[in-house]
Amino acid sequence: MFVSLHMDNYQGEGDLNDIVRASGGGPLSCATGHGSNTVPASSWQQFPSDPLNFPSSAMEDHGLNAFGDPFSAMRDPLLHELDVAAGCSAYFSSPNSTNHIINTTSSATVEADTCNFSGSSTMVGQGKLFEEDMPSPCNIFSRIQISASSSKLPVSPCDSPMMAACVSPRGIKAPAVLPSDMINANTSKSCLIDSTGPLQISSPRNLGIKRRKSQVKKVVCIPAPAAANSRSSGEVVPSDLWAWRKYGQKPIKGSPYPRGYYRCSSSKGCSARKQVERSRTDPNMLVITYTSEHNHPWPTQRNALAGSTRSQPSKNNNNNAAASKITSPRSQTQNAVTPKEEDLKESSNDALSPTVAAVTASASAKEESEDMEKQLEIDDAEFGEGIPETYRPALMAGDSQQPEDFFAELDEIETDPLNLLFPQGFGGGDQDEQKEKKIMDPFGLFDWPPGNNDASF
DNA sequence: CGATTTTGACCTGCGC
DNA sequence: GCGCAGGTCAAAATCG
Repeated sequence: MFVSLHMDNYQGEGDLNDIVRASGGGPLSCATGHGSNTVPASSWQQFPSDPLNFPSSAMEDHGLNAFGDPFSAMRDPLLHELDVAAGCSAYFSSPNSTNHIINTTSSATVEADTCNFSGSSTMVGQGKLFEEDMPSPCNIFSRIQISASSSKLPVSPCDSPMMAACVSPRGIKAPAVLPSDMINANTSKSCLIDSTGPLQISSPRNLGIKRRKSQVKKVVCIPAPAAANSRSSGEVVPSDLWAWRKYGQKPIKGSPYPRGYYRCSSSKGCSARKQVERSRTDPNMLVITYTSEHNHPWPTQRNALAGSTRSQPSKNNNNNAAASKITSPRSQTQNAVTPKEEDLKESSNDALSPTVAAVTASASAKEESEDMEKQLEIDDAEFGEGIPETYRPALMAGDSQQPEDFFAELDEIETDPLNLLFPQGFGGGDQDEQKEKKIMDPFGLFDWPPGNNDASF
């Protein structure tokens, strides 16, 4: 299980920018990272209070308060979950941090096992980097993730352009074409595994699209609900707290699975959008691409849930069917995509969080540079510019855990991440309050005041 | 009844 | 300039 972020020219406003910081502690001791928003502080300041009522402790840990930007600590809910998961498997990075991360991780290679990353002569160096260069907390992802150049989005082993995000080209020489054989579509891990393998250079089309949009895109790879784990209800997939409304669906060439287009329904005028598609090669993996940024505070739980309540019932039974061929137009889409998305939405309810495997930041026109260092420089330049220093990820709070140790822990976790994450089980929480709380803060990272679940953002 | 999903049509960008 | 593919729109259908 893993998640990767891919960010292009990210100038966004916040939501996905945030970085999560994994604490140096045990696998499960995940510390919430503070986000580093690339967005000008002013924009965020329009929201005086922290929508999520983010625990001061977390912020203090990372010196967030210093930023004076309530939202600086905010991260996309989904990311948050990811982050949490990341704590067990990887660090999550913010755009800002990404470049740093990328730089440091350039040599790192993702290995088959999410928790096992190879290569990494850079690992040590990374830690150093985090401390030295990164103002914000380091994230596991950074370590494992490699950035993909936005302009030329390499096709990841998952065989989906999006999935490219799972693996970064960086540090990996990519053959022009990735043999399908090389793709291991077994599990969510496949992406990671594959990632180690040759990468396919991004398709021009992606590049063109990006240019067209000239928007930053963040790609997140997460295990599809069904694949991720069996949940009795079938709604275990992680989702973010934002309310999304589906506005379109298109079949994607070369992929049996359609891509769903969602926009933020939490607030009118919000330009935040996301695309959800299933990996061609690994139906178990969902690729979520975030575009634009939310121009409003996180929705309240109710709001967030509002958009997601509808989906699940009878429609989404066939998560597994996704891999199977679609039959009728409607049923088809649901089998292929809707289930996932809905699962994702629902997931927020279930509080299932995906384990993050990797985060990628991509910059346009980087792929050309084969030289890693060169690329690194580019990344720095790209990300470094236009991003206020204050928004850059903070250093890893000094708890510089040795990479080796860290991964060793990951290994252990790997055994049963879900159990670790949800020792209590997904369906356990009957209490609404707890359930809600879990939704927002599955891992208890947030110190939710009782009765504050509703909306006090 | 309101919100969301579905889905065909339309628009846009890119490659040839 | 044309065709392709992706992305978006909007009306109808669906759901709680």
